Amino acid sequence: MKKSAVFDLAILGLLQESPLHGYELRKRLSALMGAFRAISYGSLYPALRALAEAGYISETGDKTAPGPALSSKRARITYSLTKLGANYLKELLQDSGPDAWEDEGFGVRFAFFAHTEEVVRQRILEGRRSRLAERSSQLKKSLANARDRIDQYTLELHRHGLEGVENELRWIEGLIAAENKTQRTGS
Amino acid sequence: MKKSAVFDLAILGLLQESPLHGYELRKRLSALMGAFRAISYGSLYPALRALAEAGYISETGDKTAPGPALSSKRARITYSLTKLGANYLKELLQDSGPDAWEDEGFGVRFAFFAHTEEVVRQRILEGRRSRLAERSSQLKKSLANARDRIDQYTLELHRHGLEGVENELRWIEGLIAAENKTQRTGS
DNA sequence: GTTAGCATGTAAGGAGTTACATGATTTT
DNA sequence: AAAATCATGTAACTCCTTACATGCTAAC
Repeated sequence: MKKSAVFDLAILGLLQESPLHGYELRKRLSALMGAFRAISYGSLYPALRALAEAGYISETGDKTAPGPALSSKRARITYSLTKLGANYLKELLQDSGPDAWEDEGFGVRFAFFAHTEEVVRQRILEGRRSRLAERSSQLKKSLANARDRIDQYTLELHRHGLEGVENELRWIEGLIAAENKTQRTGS
Repeated sequence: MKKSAVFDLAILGLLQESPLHGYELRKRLSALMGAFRAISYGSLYPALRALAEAGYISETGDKTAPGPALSSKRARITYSLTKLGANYLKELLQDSGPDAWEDEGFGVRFAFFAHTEEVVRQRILEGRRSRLAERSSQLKKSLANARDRIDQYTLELHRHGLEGVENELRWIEGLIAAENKTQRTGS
């Protein structure tokens, strides 16, 4: 229950929806993370191996089109979530600690909010909100401080950085409000 | 002239402004990167050592307040840019390739734009612009694609991601326009 | 007198990438 | 028949963090 969780979470979360083989999983993973960080096979396959060894997922070689039953055909390996894996996933989705709202983990956690309990969702959103608020105030302070001593480009960089943080802050606040509303009306 | 450049660049760039010791350097580095990624000493000191060995910076032990001339006092080590280091920095600031406009490197490169040639600045901004445009169109495509098949939270995550990208895109376009204007008027 | 912040470092290891190696299938 | 893309994997390596180890100085 330690380690890099966020990675495992992403894999298990995707496999929950449907069994997949590595190549396809990688594409979904990249899309999930936001079209940016395309994770590499050198990372993915060992991770899948480890999850299989831990019993969280099961490997099944599938010969999609039932061609000649020869072993020459490099079979695709389809991974599916086991019962044990489903429980582990549930456990991971309970976590409402810092890992869930810090930069590295938040996106993935948010993507699986549909499978996350209301209370947990709210705690994560609140955690992220306060994290962003803290960052915003730090940036404001440093901007007010530097104002004169710092060159124009660095200033502009920080100004734009602050803008981005405040933007996400407003987004989160909107989400919190929406969560509260659906909670009150019962859906 | 290979390796992780961006790190070296940040250190050399800061030392160009004034000599600093490690502890202070780390704070500036963190501020430069945008109050987020506070780089660790386990990273910084070895990097400084390597730069010193390469001759790009020089170490001088300074006993700030001239107390008793005993060796017992753990001296702060002040690092300054050497002539060789200044040349290396100049060289690094010439680079207008992908490293300069990708996510990892762009911020630092931009922070030192005051010491970067106009032509190079424009190439870097243009590179970043096209990188962001590409990302934006990918995201739009994936959003249009998914629309129905995907759950609301993932959709919202992607929508917000796109918003962030378009925001930075507008920012960059503004900067490009500003560069062109100051270039034409000669200042 | 003890906590907090200044200051420098090392050893071990985590998390991931790149480059390589292989081969099947689909499209042009 | 060549090129692109699907598909799986390994070994070496890079970059960086954590945890540890040490000691000084200022504030409360």
